[in-house]
Amino acid sequence: MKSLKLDDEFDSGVLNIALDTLKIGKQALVFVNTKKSAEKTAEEVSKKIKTESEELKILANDALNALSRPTKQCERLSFCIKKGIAFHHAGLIEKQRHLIEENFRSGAIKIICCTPTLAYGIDMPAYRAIIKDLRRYTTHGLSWIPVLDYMQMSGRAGRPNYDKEGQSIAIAISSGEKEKIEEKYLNGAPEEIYSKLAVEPVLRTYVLSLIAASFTTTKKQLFDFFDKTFYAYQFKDLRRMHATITKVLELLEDWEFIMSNGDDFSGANELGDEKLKPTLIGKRVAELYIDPLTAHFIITCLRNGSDKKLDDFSFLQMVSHTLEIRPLLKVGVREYDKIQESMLEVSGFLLENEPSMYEPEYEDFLNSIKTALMLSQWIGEQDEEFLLEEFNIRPGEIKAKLDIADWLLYATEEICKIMHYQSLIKEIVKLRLRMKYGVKEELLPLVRLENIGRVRARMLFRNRFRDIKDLRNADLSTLTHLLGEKTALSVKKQLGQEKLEVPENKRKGQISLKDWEE
DNA sequence: GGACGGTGAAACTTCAGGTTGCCTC
DNA sequence: GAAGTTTCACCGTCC
Repeated sequence: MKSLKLDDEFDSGVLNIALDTLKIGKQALVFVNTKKSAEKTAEEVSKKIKTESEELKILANDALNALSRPTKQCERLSFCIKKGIAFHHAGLIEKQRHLIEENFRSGAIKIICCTPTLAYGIDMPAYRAIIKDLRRYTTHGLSWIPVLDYMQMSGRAGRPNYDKEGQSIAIAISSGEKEKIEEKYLNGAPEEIYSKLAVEPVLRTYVLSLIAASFTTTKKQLFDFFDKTFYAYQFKDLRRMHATITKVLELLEDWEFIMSNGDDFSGANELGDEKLKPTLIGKRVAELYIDPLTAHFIITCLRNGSDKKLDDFSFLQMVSHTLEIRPLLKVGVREYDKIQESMLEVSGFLLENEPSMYEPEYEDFLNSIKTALMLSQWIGEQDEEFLLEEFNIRPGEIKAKLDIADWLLYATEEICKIMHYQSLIKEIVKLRLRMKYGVKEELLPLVRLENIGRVRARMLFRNRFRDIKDLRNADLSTLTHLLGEKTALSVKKQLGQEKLEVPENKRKGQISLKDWEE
């Protein structure tokens, strides 16, 4: 351990070290424990920097206009990038993350304040890893992060590709904390690694897939397989492990994902030679790679729904109440009544049986309602800034939720096929398309065209171009005015009408995309 | 006297991230 | 547990 000599110009250690890093012409990653804190730290450093370059202005502009309408997050990021500083966390969209990483590599961006997103497997020219927070919030309050996490963050400094040496700097706020950090992180040993197979959803998924792929066809083979895993090596008590697996088998049979030729699994425990076979639906569930519990939940919901009036919200809430989509949006204290009110409005459409207010599951259930409301607003054409204000969810997180919801709806579609719920499939396909583009149903014919997303489609619709037929009948000059020359030509080309001339004058009285954006 | 605005203390709220899969509609 | 945000009491100013 070395001590660092630098000017203590400000009362914030991070700020001083960050500015010193710039002074010596190097780059740094600053690790903090929340998204908000990453943004704030980046902003504070940015405010101390006077210089701006043309290159950075262009980058800042790219970051600002990464979405159809800039969110507050985009504005904040853009302000920082102008000064050569950035923040990085899961709330940013892919395009912005990529822009930051690439330009940190090129040297244009000097400092990134980040959550642990950048701690794993990233090779970047950071001379310093400044670790501001070594404690993180958990269910039992604030606790020290694992030594392994500390090592991952430190490991980002001084990569062999870029530097001969690097510095990892941990920030302590008191001398007591300094001692603790030295003992635990600098001189201590990293934690043991534990097998993840012991986690129930993982065990369920693997037991089913082993049977579905006919890799293990008897209970004995299944036990033999697990006996050789790292999980068994660590767990040691094989009898107890076999009991756990037997329990999983019983569940899978109850849910009709597997069949056995014995009466039940517990009876033939000692022999273990009864045949295990997947059912048709069990095989598909394994292929879809969703947790069998989720699959069972979906099947139960679909059965419930057969005598109900269904709505988009029915499906959105169903996928919002699965393990896969976690963490759910949390219902805050102030919005509790509002969400509960919304829940009452949609309760007639819900596929699952709603828990009573007094059950412990109620909180989670209400969170699933909030999550589904967010998805519902998205397909109602609300944009990222609206969702950020209304649901406190950032653009990158919206994208992640949409991806998982899409995967689960696809799985639902496949389950419907096997269960012969043909009428539902059409609705789900439509819903998935609406989620992909973030549009109301009426825009679906338009967004199928390349280069036409939610904004342009809505604008065309407002100008009475509501389907392919309308667009085919439209003259190129009108479309050019609305969409710009390139897009208009591309649309006409897709409609098989490419041999058209570009008009000279705009048609009067049309609202162009530009007017629309203003 | 009341509306308004600024200030600071107190009360309250919130808090990382990532992998899996399938299909291109 | 701590940082950030909201609320609220309090005070001074202006009309």
